[in-house]
Amino acid sequence: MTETWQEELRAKGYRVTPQRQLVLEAVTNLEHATPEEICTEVQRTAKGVNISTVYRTLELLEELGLVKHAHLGHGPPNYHLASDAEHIHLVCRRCGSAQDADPAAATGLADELAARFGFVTDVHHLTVYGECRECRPGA
Amino acid sequence: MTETWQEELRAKGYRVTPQRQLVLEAVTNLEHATPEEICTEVQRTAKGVNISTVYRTLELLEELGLVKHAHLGHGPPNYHLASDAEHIHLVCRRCGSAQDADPAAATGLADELAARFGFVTDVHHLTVYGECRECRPGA
DNA sequence: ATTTATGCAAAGGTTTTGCATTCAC
DNA sequence: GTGAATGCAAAACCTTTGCATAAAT
Repeated sequence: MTETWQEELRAKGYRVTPQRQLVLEAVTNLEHATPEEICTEVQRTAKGVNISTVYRTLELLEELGLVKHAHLGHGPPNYHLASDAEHIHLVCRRCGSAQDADPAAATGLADELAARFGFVTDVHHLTVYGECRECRPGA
Repeated sequence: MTETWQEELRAKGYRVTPQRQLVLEAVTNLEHATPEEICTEVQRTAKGVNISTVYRTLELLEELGLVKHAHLGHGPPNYHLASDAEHIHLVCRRCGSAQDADPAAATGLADELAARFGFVTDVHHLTVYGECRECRPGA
């Protein structure tokens, strides 16, 4: 059952390419990154890799359940490994910083939404806007 | 104290224009809308209003605290009146639908983030991703 | 050999910006 | 009259797409 992602790719008729391996490595190493950042990281190893390949590959990896993305504000989405410890994102409206937090903080929310609306929360994807400690006047 | 927003604009050296009034009206009427939708609504009354004016006006109105925006997914941001009853957004990953929910569901989350990280949550801005009742297999 | 994946370049959609003109004050 | 706001057009930004070529199977 411990099927590698390469085997899974092939089983579904996709191919294992250096670009796909590099993108997955970049997501692994960067932990949180935009497509552009991932592309830059990949290009440190393989100069010629194109941004459109990165987009196509991220889409594929997400379809396979290997990576996930979250929207941290106006800008491009943020990709990370699906197997990373789950966490929620706290984005500060003022300084724009993003910090990770324990998803346990959101279990109450998730439970309530499930009970009241039958809505299953994707905690991994949760982004909370507000103001961080450093940006609050009285801190 | 009950200062109108028009007075507030003038007090800050800004000017009260028909476009600004129309944009605020559109946000009021549409309740939840993208800049493009707001522009279309405004143009029903004043044909010539340009989309760039809508963007600039929304930015201004947000700065004044009259409107707020939330990101409901990949697409453009979603504007609504700041004075609207606060609510959180539940966005379904599958069907893309967005429903509103009582922010009370998020008070536990907000309290915990405040205690643990000194992070002040903007509940109004909260968007929760997941799957709605209609899209879940066993519903 | 076959057929998918890539690179390139062009197009698509959204948002921002520069500047002359118009309008609120 | 003066300076801010608008409309227009162009640019910037992010993402997607078409197609010939390269590469994995």
